[in-house]
Order: sequence, then structure tokens, then C-alpha cells
Amino acid sequence: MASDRKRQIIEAAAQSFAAFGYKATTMEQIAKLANVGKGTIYTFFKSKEELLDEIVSGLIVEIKAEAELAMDSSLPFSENVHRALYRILEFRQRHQLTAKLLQEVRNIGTAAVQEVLAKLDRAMVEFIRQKIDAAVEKGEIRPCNSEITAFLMLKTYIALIVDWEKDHEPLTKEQIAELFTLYFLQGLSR
Amino acid sequence: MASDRKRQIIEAAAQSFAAFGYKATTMEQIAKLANVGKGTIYTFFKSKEELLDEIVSGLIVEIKAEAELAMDSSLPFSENVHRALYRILEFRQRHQLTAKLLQEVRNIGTAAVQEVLAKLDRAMVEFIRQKIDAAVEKGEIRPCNSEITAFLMLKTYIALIVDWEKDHEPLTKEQIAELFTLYFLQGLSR
DNA sequence: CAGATGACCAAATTGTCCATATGGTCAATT
DNA sequence: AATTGACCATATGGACAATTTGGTCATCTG
Repeated sequence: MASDRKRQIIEAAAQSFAAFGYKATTMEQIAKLANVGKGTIYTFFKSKEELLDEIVSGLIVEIKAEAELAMDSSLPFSENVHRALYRILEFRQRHQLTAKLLQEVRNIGTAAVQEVLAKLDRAMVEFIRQKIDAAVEKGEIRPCNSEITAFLMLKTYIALIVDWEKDHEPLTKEQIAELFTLYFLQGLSR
Repeated sequence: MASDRKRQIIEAAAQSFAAFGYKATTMEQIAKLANVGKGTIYTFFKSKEELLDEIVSGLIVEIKAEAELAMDSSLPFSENVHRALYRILEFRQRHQLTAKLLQEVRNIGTAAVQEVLAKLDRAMVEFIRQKIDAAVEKGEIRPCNSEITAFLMLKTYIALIVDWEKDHEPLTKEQIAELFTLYFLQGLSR
């Protein structure tokens, strides 16, 4: 069946990308892993790049579902946004494929990989933005430019989780939640 | 005179680093530009790396002075921190040398250049941290972990000025000040 | 003789082939 | 009609030569 073969190919490619990275994975390798001829891959995907793109698109859906699951509509907005962000970045760090791609983009600057990760970032910002808009609608928070807010929230989280560790002891999940609320949602001024 | 020669060398090196980058600048080039023998450079600096380090150290002093100048003790903390941060990043972007080094670290990953830019970052965070501590001392803002706060402030600024432009129209100075106050100092919750 | 210098060296970088590997195509096959 | 692997132009990587470069030091000079 056609869709079955397509799935096989996607799974083989995802597996290989995660294990060896995008560049180090050859189309022949994928074909062998998927038990299809190399040409077959090109009946489903225009190029290697498109194959990666489709896989990451699936990943985005997965991440959104994870984040959605982590949230709890009975909790206040601030708690939910923290949970969602934390889950998103945890996923991004833990997931073999994203971890490998993140590493690859640091070492080599493959254009395709860079583009696809940028797309992932945009999707995550968009996800948060929708949550913000919903919270504004419900009157949980005051109106604001939700795109910039979502963008800053993600950046702040990445700074706290990824960048801070470069020069300091890692912060715990609780510390991050506290800091995020303190600096971002509550503010310093008085 | 000895210190005169040293200054000549530093200026020649700074000029060449800014024009061609660290890697592309050779010691012979610097010597020629400074009108000294190549060996002379090594009577003042242990290595090319140390030469860069000394130049950047001078730059840090310059940046601090710039930031200090931009501040006004009669204004509230939030306004001053904004002015200082904006001036720091404006300087960093405009200054030929830092711009070139920033570009170089993106393209190649020269260890020396990376280290020296990290040092620059640390110095800027430390500068902000001292301003925060002073503001806490004066009771202008409530007590907080000044190191993390300074770190987050710089990251937030870089995100707004540098990262935001990658996908969107640049924000004006006023917009950035407003956003910074809104999200960072005032908070969203109510 | 103290400080400056440039010839000199080992190590790193760059340039040049060439053999191999790879993404993508397509005529043959099932 | 769908699948395939031989095939092709191009990209990549390894080996080796040539060049460059950071750093040293014996020599020079004022």
C-alpha cells in the first residue's frame, strides 16, 4: 500500500537523521532501512530536503500535543504558559532528532537544517501566541502584542534553560518557574 | 618611546582586525601597519591572542564609559537601565571591530574570538548587575538575584534588537523601551 | 648593552588532484 | 501504474605539495 510505504520511508529517515544527522544520512541508507528502492523515495518526496521538512512538520504536531497535554485549563495562565514552555523545551532537548539537528546546526551550517529549525521555532512561538490571545480573550491578562510577547517568552525560556548553563550551574524547574513569574509576569517595579 | 610603540601596535592591530577580522589579519600585516618589526610585537604581547584580548579589554572600558554617559542619575532606574542597555548594544552593533568579530564568530568558530566575545558579554552583564545592586540599595527596586536579572535583561535586549529583526521589521528605540518596561519591569499579571 | 629586527622554523592553512560517494533521473521491469 | 536500481553530473573527502603564518632568536644598532 502506498501510504504504508510512505510511512516506512518517513520512519526510516527520521531514525537515521536522529542517529547520524541530516548530512550524514544518505538516501540509499534510508531506502535500505525502509526496504524500498531509492527511486521510490522520490515518488513521495521531491528531495531530501522535503523529506526532512515533512518529518519536522510531524514533529511540530507532536510537540504541540505534548504542550497541550501539559497544560491544565483549571490553572491560571501564568502556570500554564510555564508548563507549556517547559514541556516544549524539554521535548526539544530530549528528543533525539531535534537534539541531533540542533547539534548539527551548531557544527556545520547546513542551510536546509537551519531553515527547518527556524520553522520549528516559528511554530512554537505561534503556539504560545494563540494561548496568549485566548488568555486575553478570557480577561486573564491584559491586552498586548501577542506575537512579541510569545517571542520574548520563548527567548527568555531558552536563555534560562540553555544559555544560563553555559557559565553557571543549571537552574531547577522550580527556580525557572519562579524566575519567569517574577521577571516576566509580575515585574520588578513598585 | 616604549609605550608609544605599544600604542602604535594596538592601533594597527585594532584597525586590521576591524577591517579584515581576526583570522585574516597576520602579525606581519600588523607590524607593517605599525612600522615596527614583527619581533617587536612579541616584546609587548605574548601572542596574537593576547593582543586581541588587550584590545577588547580597552573596548570594554570604552563601552562602560559610553553606557555611563547615557545614564542620568535624576531619572528612574527603569529608564536608566534601558538607556544603558540600548547604548551598549548600539555600540556593539555599530562599532566596526565588534561587528566584524561578531560576524566572524558566526561564520568560523575561532576559539580565541569566541572567548573574547564571551568576556565582553560577561563584562556587560557585570556592569548591569552593579547598576541593579545600586538600585536595590537605594530602594528603587525590590531585592532580587542581580546576576540572573542582569543576565536576563541583556538577553531580552539582544532578543528584541538582534533576533527579532531576523523575521520581522526592526523595532524602534521607543518601542523597545516600552516593551522592555511593559514585559520586564511592569509585568503582565493582574 | 638594551631594545629592535627580520631571517628562520615548525606547524597550520591552502591549493590541487583524483578517487569515491551522493542526490537525483529514467528506462527497464514487474 | 508502481517500483526499481543502473546511471550521471556533481559534491565530497583524502593525500600530498606548496604556501603562509605565529612565534623564536641570533644578530644588529644607536
